Amino acid sequence: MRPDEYVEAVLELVERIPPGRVMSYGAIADALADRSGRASARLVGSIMARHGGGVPWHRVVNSAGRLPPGHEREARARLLAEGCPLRGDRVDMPRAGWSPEPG
DNA sequence: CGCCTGACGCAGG
DNA sequence: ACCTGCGCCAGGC
Repeated sequence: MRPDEYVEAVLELVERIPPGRVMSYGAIADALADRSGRASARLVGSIMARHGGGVPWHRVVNSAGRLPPGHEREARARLLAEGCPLRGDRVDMPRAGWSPEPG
């Protein structure tokens, strides 16, 4: 899988995250590990930073439920509007965490 | 090549 | 709950 294909795979997966649910960078890397052979939360993070503009980027947070740096306000507002469970300024990961149906 | 950087993650203190 | 140190992979210089 080429680098740009990996980017597409990440964006496609992010688009599949249901409203009100979230995935962490690590979870995304992990979910794609099977198909891509590589798994790196950092890589997913940089991909979201550079190409996340066209997808529901607010549904991607870090494993602690922290919102994307520089976009906390926007992300929080959108998540709130979707009914995403929040604990203060972070997402309640146990309740909001989502994973694609394996298959 | 080596070195620094980055929307990360985990173990320790 | 917050800060630190280290591992991680890829990109820019």
